[in-house]
Amino acid sequence: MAEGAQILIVDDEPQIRRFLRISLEANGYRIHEAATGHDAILKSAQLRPDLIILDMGLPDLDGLEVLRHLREWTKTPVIILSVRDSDQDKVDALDAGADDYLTKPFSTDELMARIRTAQRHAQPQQDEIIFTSGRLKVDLSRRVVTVDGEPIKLTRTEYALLRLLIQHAGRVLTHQQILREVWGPEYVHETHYLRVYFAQLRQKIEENPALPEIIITEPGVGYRLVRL
Amino acid sequence: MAEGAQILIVDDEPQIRRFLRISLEANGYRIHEAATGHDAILKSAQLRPDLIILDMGLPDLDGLEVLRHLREWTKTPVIILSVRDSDQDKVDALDAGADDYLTKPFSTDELMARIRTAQRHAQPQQDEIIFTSGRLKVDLSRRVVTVDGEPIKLTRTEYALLRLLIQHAGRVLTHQQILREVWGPEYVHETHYLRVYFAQLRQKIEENPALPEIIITEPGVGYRLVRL
DNA sequence: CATTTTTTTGATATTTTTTTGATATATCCC
DNA sequence: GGGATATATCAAAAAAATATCAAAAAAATG
Repeated sequence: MAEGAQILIVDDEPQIRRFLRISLEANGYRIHEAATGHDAILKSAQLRPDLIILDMGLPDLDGLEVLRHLREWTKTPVIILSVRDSDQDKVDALDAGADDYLTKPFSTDELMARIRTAQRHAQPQQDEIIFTSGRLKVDLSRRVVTVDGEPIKLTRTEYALLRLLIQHAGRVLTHQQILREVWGPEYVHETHYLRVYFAQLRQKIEENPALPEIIITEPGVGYRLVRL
Repeated sequence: MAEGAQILIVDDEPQIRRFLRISLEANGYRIHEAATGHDAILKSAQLRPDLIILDMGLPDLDGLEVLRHLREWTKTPVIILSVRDSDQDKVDALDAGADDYLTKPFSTDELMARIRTAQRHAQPQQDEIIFTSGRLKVDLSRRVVTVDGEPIKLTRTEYALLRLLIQHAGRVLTHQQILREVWGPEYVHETHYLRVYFAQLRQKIEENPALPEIIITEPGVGYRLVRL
């Protein structure tokens, strides 16, 4: 991975993409390009690059949107490029899961060094884009859920809940953990929400919601998604 | 580590140390200070901080020297602070193993965000803690109990009881200790609970509950979980 | 701005767990 | 061995936790 690592460049300006491509290829990297946010997400899932260089100003989606989308299913290092130098922008990007934030203009040497640093931090790729458990299939990169091959519609909250369970598949998540992650820290005592939403999810996912096989209740503790 | 992480501040100027200390403590970090390179290396080894903030300009050793020294034996995240903004300085520091490089003056908010990012990178794979005794296996991090590979369902109280025994495996726990830990101080005389719950646990865990091999009764004293 | 969808709230049924009680079995001490 | 004490087991009643249904409120959609 050190030699010839694959990098996805996301920027809407062709001349910047060209400049970056040349610089990076000179350093032995293999380059892919995306000009829009949607294309960036698509190519990330298809190509599984080792690192992503993401410009904040994109025509269709906000760079932050793209980053949040990516972080729903992958930990691939992301280096943000931006013309904006405000604290808030940096803080938002870094807290959304960016690995580094460079303000334009930047030097090629610094970018190269920060790429090397980001690569050191890279955790062994083990993100599965498609999760399967019984008749349930979830494509995390496209946010598509199918049951026995049939597409299922989930509301925003239902999906957030399911995604959380998938990210911790096989492990028991406590009521507090779930409420904090999905609804926010101030909701940790609203256990009633769990009853309602788990019932709804099971209604859509389980063969027989009264005898759940995918989402298991651990009374007095929380819920658990069974692997495989 | 998330809450109250320990940070070592390395800077020769007392007013900067003071400023950083106040900012960081306000964010819940526990602070240590070093004024020289030698002191930094010494304190890093002694205190094992979770993160190091290292100023490049030190009276005795170059910041780079300190960093190289540290990287010989530890991967603790290091964030470099420097007045120098040249590419070469940044490249040298990052390639020597620094996790980030900030040029003075910098904003507190940005530093905090970059500290959080560095801490994310530090996270060593949360090692799974698995206890084994005969055919019993308890994954404490996932709260999953298996007997001969088969998952077993334990109620909240049964699990609390088992976990307590595991935490003191091999040693006898008195009735009072168990009741106080699992049910609370006001239950120390409800020894009947122990009979019922140990019977239930053995029913689920032991090959032959009448001849227990994992959970041993020490009559008149308490119970004991056998190691391995 | 009206319509549709989603979230929140409330009431009630069902399930699971905990507690309690009755009785059997084992252990200890003389 | 025998009486006393401690432990184990079984099954019920009571309590707590969970599931379900449906209406009201809020938010999103076009």
